[in-house]
Amino acid sequence: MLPREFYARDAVTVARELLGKVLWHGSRSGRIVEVEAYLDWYRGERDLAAHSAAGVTPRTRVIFGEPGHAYVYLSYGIHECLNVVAEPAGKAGCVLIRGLDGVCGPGRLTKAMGITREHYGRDLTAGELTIRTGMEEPFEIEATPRVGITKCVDWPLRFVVRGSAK
DNA sequence: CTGGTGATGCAC
DNA sequence: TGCATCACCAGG
Repeated sequence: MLPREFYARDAVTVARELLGKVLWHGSRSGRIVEVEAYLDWYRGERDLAAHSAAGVTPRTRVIFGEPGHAYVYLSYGIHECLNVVAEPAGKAGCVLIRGLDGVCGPGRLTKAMGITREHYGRDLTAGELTIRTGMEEPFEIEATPRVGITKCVDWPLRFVVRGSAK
C-alpha cells in the first residue's frame, strides 16, 4: 500500500511514480500506465488548466486537503474522472489517472473500475479503493503535453509508460 | 469528422 | 442566465 508520504510530494513526482503502480477497487485492479499532473504553479506560471486554479469550491475542496485522497469529478456532465491528491495539505496539486493497462481514457477507466463521485474524498491509503505497488518491470517514462485542455497546452505534464497503448 | 450528451462553476 | 469545460460515443 502506498503510504501517505508517497502522496505528500510535488504533483509531478507523484505522477511519474504512480506509473506502474496498481489501482485496486475491491477485487478489481489495473496497472497505471498514463497520468497527468495538475499543479498550482509550474516554472513560475500558474497552471490554469487545473480545476484548483479557481480556488476552493465545493468541488475542488479536496484538492487542497490531505494528500492521498481521491478527487473524482464529473466531466462534461457524463464521465467521472479519478484524480489523486498530491502535495502537503494546504497546497493544491493532483494527478489525473488517465489510463490503465488495456483501458484508455479517464472516463472509461472509472467505468471499468466502478468508481463514481461517491468515492469523492475517499482515503486511498486504506479501505476498498487503494493504490499499491505491483510487480514492477523496468519501463521508460514518456512526457508529453496534457490532453483535452485549452490553457497551458504545451506543458509536458502527461506521463505514459512507453510502449503502452495510446 | 461532426454533433449530442448535460453537471458544475464562474463570468456576465 | 449563459457558456466553457482535465470525454466519449454514435452516426455519416
